[in-house]
Amino acid sequence: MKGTKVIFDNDKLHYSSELMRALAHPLRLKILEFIDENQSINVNKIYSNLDIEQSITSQHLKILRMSGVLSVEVTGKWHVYYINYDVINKVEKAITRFKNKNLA
Amino acid sequence: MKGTKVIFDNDKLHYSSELMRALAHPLRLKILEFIDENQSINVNKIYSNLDIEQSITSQHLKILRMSGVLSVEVTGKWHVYYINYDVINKVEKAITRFKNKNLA
DNA sequence: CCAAGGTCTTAAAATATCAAAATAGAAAAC
DNA sequence: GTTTTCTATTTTGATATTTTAAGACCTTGG
Repeated sequence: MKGTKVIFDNDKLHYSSELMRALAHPLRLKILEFIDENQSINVNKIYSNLDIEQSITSQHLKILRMSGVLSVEVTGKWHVYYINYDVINKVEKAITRFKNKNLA
Repeated sequence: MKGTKVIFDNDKLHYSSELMRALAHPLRLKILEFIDENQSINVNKIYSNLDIEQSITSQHLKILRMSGVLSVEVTGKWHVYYINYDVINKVEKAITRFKNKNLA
């Protein structure tokens, strides 16, 4: 390796992998896609349209909230979720990080 | 919702989430980044440069191989790994799928 | 052939994730 | 103020992932 300095930002690696872990579930991808299609939407519409149990939906929403991918606005009874597209961009960057970096 | 048809390609959702799950670990991101920086590289150099145990490295390489993100070419003793950038592109697309689709 | 080097596999223990069901909380409707 | 509606939390059991340590499998060099 002719003295290659291998320096990695471990915090970044952990953060990136946490974001990906938050996305790495079919139901969560489904939920995200549905929210994206509807701009922002309340929980009832999510689980009734996607036919997921309320409790399970809520738990996945929590994981997405904790990771920062989703945010919620509470208006009375309704919890309206929306996507933090800047966080999505971070995930994208974490992936394009090792994408053809050295090729062309 | 005015009669919104909610159609999801479940196979695609599963495939996408599997790819993301393969990436969703700090060591695997580290390994990928290192391979990307070096175009392709054998296992010994990976674990010695990244200071990960050989066995752990091998197991994470297996996960990345199984997911399709990495491929390996065996030449004698050496196993040379390289990134399948087309698979990386698929992950990227799975993410850009819900990225500002409705905004601007 | 034998030893050494390079990598993979297996097995076990610790940890994390998941679904399911039940319960809790908070706001609105009555 | 009680009930209903909407959502979140907790708990439990099942399953999956991760690490660790040990051993197995090839290949090359002597």
